[in-house]
Amino acid sequence: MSFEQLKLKNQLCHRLYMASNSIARAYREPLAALNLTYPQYVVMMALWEQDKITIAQLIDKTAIDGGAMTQILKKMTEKSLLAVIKNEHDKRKRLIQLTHSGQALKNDAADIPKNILCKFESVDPTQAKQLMQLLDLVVNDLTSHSCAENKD
Amino acid sequence: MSFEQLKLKNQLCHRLYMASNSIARAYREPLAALNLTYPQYVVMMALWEQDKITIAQLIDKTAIDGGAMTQILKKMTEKSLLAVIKNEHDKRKRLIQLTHSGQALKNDAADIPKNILCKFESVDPTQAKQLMQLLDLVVNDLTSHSCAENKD
DNA sequence: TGCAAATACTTTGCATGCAAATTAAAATGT
DNA sequence: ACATTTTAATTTGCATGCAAAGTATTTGCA
Repeated sequence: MSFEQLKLKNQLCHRLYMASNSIARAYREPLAALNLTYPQYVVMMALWEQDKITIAQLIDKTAIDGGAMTQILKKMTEKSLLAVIKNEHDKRKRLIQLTHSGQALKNDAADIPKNILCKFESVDPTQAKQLMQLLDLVVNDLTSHSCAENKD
Repeated sequence: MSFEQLKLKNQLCHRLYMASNSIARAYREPLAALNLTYPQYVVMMALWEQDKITIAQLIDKTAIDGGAMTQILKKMTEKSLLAVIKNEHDKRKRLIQLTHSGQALKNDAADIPKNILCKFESVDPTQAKQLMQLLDLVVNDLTSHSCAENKD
């Protein structure tokens, strides 16, 4: 029995595992200069796009786990990058708002993307776009639960 | 200033982040039935392919961090899936060997791959292969350090 | 032979990702 | 109005990923 499908070299999942870790590692150095971790950077990007949103919206945009988000926001608050504001209309919700230094950090971060992109020597823009589209398919298929329950 | 490249929807990295997490999450349920986490499953797959290899070789095949590997192997030893054997020729090295139950688990795991694959409704085999090739390019570019140091 | 440098792992500290339990508050149904 | 249900966050416990420091061993080389 060869169990060909159990071999690591045939597994899409293991490729994704390695690629994701590799990229996160690649971001580590440039982000350390901004005193940010990768998930914190994702939160910043979301807020630079749209500020003053609820935590639920932030979770939606970033796909970061809710439990982790609480911790991440706490650390970012301590670093004075943002503030958690109570919502008087709905006391369950909380709004996240960037501080001045949080907004200012955007300029320092502007170079990060091209800094990372330049490491992809053998991936041209067309392939990068293709890759993103394929990854979107994967995410969509896995997020909108399909044949998991109707097994037998 | 729009900083178009800082938007999440334009980031390959964020796609990979979501895709990797989504897939790992998809594996969680089927693997829980085998009492395995995803990295532990990766270790098992590596050993099912080639048993009795050193920890360094295992790290090489799986791309799992060395520090994490120590912990993972400890837990897998406790579950009697494998054993860590001292190497008399070179006392620094240790060989990992599957136990009988570790070997037997391969049969139970045989269905996992197709169980996951069936969730990819909108990704045909051609696209899957394409995706794997693109991911390999990414990993290779990021692993064989290129323009990180010669910045200025 | 003997000591510095390289190897192979382990340990430690920090930051998540994730499931499950918990808390608080708003929305619903009767 | 009141109890039930749903929604929004936080908390907790476990398992990594990763960098950095620490521990044995082995190699290399003078």
